[in-house]
Amino acid sequence: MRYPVRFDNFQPSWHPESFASMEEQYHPQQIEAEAQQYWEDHNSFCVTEDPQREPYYCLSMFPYPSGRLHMGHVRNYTIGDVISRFQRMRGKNVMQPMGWDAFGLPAENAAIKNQVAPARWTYENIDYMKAQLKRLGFGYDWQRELATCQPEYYRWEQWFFTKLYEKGLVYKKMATVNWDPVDQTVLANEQVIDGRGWRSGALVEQREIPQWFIKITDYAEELLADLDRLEHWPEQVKTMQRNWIGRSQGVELQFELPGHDPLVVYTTRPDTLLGVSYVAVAAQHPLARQVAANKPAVAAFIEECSHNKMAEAELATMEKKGVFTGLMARHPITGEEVPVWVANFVLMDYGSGAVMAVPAHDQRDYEFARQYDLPIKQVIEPANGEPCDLSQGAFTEPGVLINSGAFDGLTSKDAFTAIAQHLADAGKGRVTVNYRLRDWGVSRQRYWGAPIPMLNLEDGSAIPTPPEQLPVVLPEDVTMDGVQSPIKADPQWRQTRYQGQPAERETDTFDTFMESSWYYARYCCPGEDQRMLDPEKANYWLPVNQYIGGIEHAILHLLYARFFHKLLRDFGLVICDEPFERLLCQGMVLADCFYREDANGGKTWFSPSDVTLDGQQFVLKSDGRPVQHDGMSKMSKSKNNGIDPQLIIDQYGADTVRLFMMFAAPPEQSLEWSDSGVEGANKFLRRIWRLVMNHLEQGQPPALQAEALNDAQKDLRRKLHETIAKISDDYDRRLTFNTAIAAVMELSNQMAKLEDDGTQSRAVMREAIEACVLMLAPITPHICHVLWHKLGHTEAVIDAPWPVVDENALTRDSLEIVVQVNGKVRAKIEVGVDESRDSVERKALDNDKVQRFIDGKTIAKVIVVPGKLVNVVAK
RNA sequence: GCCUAGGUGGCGGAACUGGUAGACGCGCCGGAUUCAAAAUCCGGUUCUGGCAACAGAGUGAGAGUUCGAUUCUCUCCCUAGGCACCA
Repeated sequence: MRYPVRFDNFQPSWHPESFASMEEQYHPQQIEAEAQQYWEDHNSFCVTEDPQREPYYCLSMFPYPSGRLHMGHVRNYTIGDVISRFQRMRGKNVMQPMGWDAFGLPAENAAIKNQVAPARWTYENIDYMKAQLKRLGFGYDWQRELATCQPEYYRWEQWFFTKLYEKGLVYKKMATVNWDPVDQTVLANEQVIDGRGWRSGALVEQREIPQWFIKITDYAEELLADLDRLEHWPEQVKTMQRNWIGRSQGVELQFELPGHDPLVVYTTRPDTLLGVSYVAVAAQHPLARQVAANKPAVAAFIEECSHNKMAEAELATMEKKGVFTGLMARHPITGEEVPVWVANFVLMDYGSGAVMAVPAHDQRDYEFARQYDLPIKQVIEPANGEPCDLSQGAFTEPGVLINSGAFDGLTSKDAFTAIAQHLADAGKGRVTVNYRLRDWGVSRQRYWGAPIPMLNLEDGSAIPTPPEQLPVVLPEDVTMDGVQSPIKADPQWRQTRYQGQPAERETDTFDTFMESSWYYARYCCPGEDQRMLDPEKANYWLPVNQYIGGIEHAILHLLYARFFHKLLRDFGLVICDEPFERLLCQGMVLADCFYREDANGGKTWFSPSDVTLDGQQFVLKSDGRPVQHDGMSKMSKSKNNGIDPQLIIDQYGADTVRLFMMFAAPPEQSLEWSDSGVEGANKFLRRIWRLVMNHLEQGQPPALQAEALNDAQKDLRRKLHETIAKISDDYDRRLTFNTAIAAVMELSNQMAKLEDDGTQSRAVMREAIEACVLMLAPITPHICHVLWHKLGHTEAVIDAPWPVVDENALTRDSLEIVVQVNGKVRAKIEVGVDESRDSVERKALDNDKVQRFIDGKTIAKVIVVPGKLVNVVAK
């Protein structure tokens, strides 16, 4: 936790001779400014479509402009920049854009807190963060920059939405929101804390309001099927999306209910139909409401449920409760009466809002039945005839039917078909495919978002805003009172006319996932003001070759963007089926957490930069008294363990930050922040700097004569070319920059050991040094930019070609392999590259140490793995 | 609760297709340099026993497959991400 010395202090100015060698010092602040100026002056990262060159579109998820960059951003964007620079050196026409996911809740919160309009707050944040991105040396094409809060951007989203409406892909329906009855406003899930509004403290209610939906379920099948074609996506993400879409085949069937509409339920287990002992509906189900009118107990239960959060996680973990409606439904096969309950675990927004319950074969139904003393009727028994104990829990596996009349003896699989057929014949059911995926609710009752381009007419109908009235511009010069959206509070803004009739604008705004669902395509068409996309440009760049972002977006953002892309395709705006060819999900950035317990049992969290290690215990620097260490967790405000990247850049420079981030962990894993690790990264850069400077001081090396090298020189040259091969694979296929850096470190360690013979050693060194500079250039571009020039090159290192492996340098005559006896390493032997299997085996068995371990035993078998090992199995 | 990952020395991590566990870095220990320090350089560093040679153990826990398992299978424990209005 020691605080590193500031850079300026590294100059040993009290040493007279240091003035002479000042040139040789590594001054990151200076060289980074120099390199960045060069890129700026040469527009190095501005690109255009060039049919002659292979395009490479590298995209990092754009940030929410929250104020300052955090370490998660730095990590994300360093990965993207490294890949971009590498692919550029490989000769690709690389586009790397950057922009701002500028709409969202935090701007409203900041507006209320600081008395500043969300727009101004957002634009100021963008300015600051853009400067930070430049300071980190990221090679973005800033000509393509966009902010989603600009009308030039969201107008096309609004236009597209009206097109979707015309196509029948948009509809309005009632949906549940968190309602704060005191503030009279809708709350986001994160604004509801322990069931209460975060500002008012009022008990939050669930309310149904009309909202706009886009029919993502129409694309469920394609979204599912195309996952199989995404070869370069992490398996984990594809699995999560598959489960999220949740395709199932089941039966939709009806329970008749005298005096009411029949209850429609969906089940994936029609084989258990004869085991139904009750039917349950959601608290918001129309039937529940009807019953509540005459039944105070039901009304009270619905009231109670209205305070439950709607999140699935809450639903799954809360205590299962219900109330009997007094109604009896008719079983579709037996005609027997089954009670109808209202239950808090049935979700209105999913399926039909009603479920059939089979306690014997579904755990949740089982627990509910136990609690309310409902019958548990076994209708499936294990196929292998083993008894099953229903006193402990439900038997949920498929099996063989019992107690099911005509269906007894059928397997679950056969019974599925038979019962479905029976229901279909009776007109009471049909086989359907169902998705867990629900349509995308895009309405938000907030101000800081793109206005939904719909008009409400006096007759109560709604129509899309006509194209000539687009964009529907969100006023930016507003004051936030913390309760109502300024556009909802402004009757002037709402009023408009449609075909001579008065009309009212929709005052809800879009879910911000809308903007982030197509920004990647818009980057291809900067300045296009006649249409949403220029298909020619979009199709040159798309699909994105490499997309990089946090794993937290594995489902929602990535699914919505895939969906949106297919919508764009179906409008002829793009031709490919998927937006992101290759996906990398980087892990979180963690840091130590420290706290002290308050008198009232609460915790005060201290920044890791205010804590130091004193012997065995952590103490606060200010008072020297101990603090509790709470391990490592994600850098966050709540635990006060964020490390400001700016401080580290100021102290060590951008290259050190970039190097540390890439070295500390592979990209997909979480990364633990470590001050000493940062110092280590800086030390390595100083070492590389010195290595080059010392080499240059020795003067120009002779031309390399590969045949004239001694063994040590050959060894280094082999190591060099092995390293080039390894690192190229690490950058390209594996995306493991930590191992690439480790390989350069290994190489440089070996380089430092090469003895200088005055001639060829310098030639070998020059080759190795140049390769090192090239191989580090994507990660630490500034120092490499300067070193490359110092090595005498006139071209910039960003345009230098990637080093090529010299196959001749890789050849070797012999190699060392391992000899095991019964799986344990006992000896190492030197064998020829082409040595025969028999000869290797003999050599292994003849080895003294091997002899010692097989003495007195019989050799059962000898396994020879060429080039790797010999395993002698002896008994 | 459900879905998806992860767990390896004092620490971050490596081992890519089942084949030498601990590359590389940090930290620590010893040495060189220095009046001294910083910086730098060299050497050592999984644990246990042993002066050593060496031997044994060892990848969250427990089982299994295999000549051989960090890697494959099963059960369990712990941690993290997501769960539809944070982005």
